[in-house]
Amino acid sequence: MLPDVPAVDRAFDYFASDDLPGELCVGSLVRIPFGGRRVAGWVLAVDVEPPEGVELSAILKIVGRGPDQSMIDLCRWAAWRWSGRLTTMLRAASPERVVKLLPPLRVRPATGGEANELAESILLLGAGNHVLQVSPCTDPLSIVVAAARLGQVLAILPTIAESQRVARGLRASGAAVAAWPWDFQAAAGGASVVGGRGAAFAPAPALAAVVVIDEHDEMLQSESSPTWNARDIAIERARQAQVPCLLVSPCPSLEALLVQQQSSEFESQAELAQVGERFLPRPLLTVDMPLEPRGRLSRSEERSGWAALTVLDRRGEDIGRTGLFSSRLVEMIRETARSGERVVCVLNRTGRARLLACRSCGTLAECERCSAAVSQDDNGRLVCTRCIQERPAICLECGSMALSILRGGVTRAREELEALAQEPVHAITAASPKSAADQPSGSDYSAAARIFIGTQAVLHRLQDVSLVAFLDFDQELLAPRYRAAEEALALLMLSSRLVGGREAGRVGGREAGRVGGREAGRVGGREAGGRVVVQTRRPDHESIQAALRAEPLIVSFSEAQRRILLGFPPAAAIAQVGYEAAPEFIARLGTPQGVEVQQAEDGQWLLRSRESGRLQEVLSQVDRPVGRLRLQVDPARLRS
DNA sequence: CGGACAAGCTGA
DNA sequence: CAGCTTGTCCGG
Repeated sequence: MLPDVPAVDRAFDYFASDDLPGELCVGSLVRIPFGGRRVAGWVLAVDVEPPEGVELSAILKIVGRGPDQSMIDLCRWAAWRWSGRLTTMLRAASPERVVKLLPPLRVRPATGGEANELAESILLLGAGNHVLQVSPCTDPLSIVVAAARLGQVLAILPTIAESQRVARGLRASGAAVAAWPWDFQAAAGGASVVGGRGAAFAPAPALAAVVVIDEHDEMLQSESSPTWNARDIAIERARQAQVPCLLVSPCPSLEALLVQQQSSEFESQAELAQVGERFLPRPLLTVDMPLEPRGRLSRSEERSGWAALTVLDRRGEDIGRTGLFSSRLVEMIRETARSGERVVCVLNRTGRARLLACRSCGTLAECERCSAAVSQDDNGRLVCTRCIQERPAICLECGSMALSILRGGVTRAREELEALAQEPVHAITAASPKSAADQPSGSDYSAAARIFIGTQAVLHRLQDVSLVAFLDFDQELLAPRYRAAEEALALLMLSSRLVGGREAGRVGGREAGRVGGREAGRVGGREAGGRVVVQTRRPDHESIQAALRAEPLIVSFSEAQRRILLGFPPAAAIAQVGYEAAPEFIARLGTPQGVEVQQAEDGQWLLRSRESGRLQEVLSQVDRPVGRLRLQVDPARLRS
């Protein structure tokens, strides 16, 4: 019995009285006395021999059903893979409300609906991991329908909203559908599961195929530790169930391309399944590994989903004198807005300014306590993002109140653009109210609103856009994050999707199922498809070239080499260790063979291993010191 | 996590 | 030395 107490990652034995109402088996959820309290618990085993000299307490109540043996095994694997606690994983795999009993297993596959032919043909290849490289405008529903014709499918999407749309569509195709996290019972009864990343933990006793839509998307990874990734869990589930795993993306991740390679190295999936019962480490990326998706659309189909990309090369411009908006961009924005279409400008810097200098003495605005560069918030005050110190906008050196903005944020850029475009510009950030596009008319985002500016959150908030412009794309390209190149390409892909691709609505079909929002038959505002613009000093960068040529693998090839060189996933396993208990944790870790330990200047440690499974093995042997500890294995981003 | 219990600090 | 705080241990 594992008590549902996060800090206690250990199972205990209990006595089950014969007259307990309900069925007690592995996977039951129970109520147990624990340390003087009554807590929930998971039954991990029954009929165990208790150790000598221990007086057992009795189970108080059988509450209902939870994750079964196979899901418990999967949770154990995930806890090992991301060095997390079993309780965290089991919580994710448990129903959100009490489930008394499970329905008899009955599978109802999809019979109607439109099925993606390419997906169908790849699924015929059988078990294994298959990367399906699609166009940004390929409808995920058609792929899920193709899989659901085989039987119970597990479909994982980055957002709940999109998963609900797919769930509705799949239901319309005749399949029994369980929307995760609400329909645990139906999922356990054989219905096809559709959901966000959490659906990776849904029960699926008759699993026939696993589909991960937009497998490259970072939303599939939990941002708090354990940083489990739904794509990787999906891969493991498919391996254990010996069913095909379809990894779908317009810009496949290195992880997906690698794991596809791995599964094809084994003669049969049965052989692969036998290699490791649970804790099969995945091989890491090496130099000579071929990176080719199993399935691709025709080049013309694929290209049509990627929007026409305009690259505004700013290298020729005078540094310092040019603002965030090149004259060519202002022209394009005005032209688009004048024809009544929507424009979205993206600048990933919140607030008014991220870097300022005194206009009279030229001193950079720094934090008086920690001397990091200060930002200016929407109210004009100077704030330090490192130590949360705040002060009025005055130069520390000469007391001048005139500060000039060296690197502006969204607030400032909005004012600037409003002046340049001579019409209202609406700012949208992650903090703005959701679904701006659906606001009733009369609000800030009425149907008349044409020009929007915001952080990348704006790409998720709007529809019917004809032009997406990245004001400072170099910030994305050169961000100090190891996935920067892939992330930058993903942004261009998302923008293509938002403007509807080159030939909107032709290949798409995505819009056919879209609920609300759009006028029928009109997509992206322009029949010929919208436009994406990037302002950059790195027009040769592979992320830009990949989007220009609708050839995402350009990024994969260069990234693969870079990750191998620098030792980042998936060429190595890494772990970030931080917070107060970190020094003690590192001391207990010692200097294990095959693991590099390096200390960052921000008081955190980075662990790295180029031997597959080695880092997990080492981490699982260290017992956690008391105190706050952040331990993140293979996080999408290294945070300070 | 939260209760039990032990070891340390304070004040009359 | 009671009365309280702080720390460490452990749970079946």
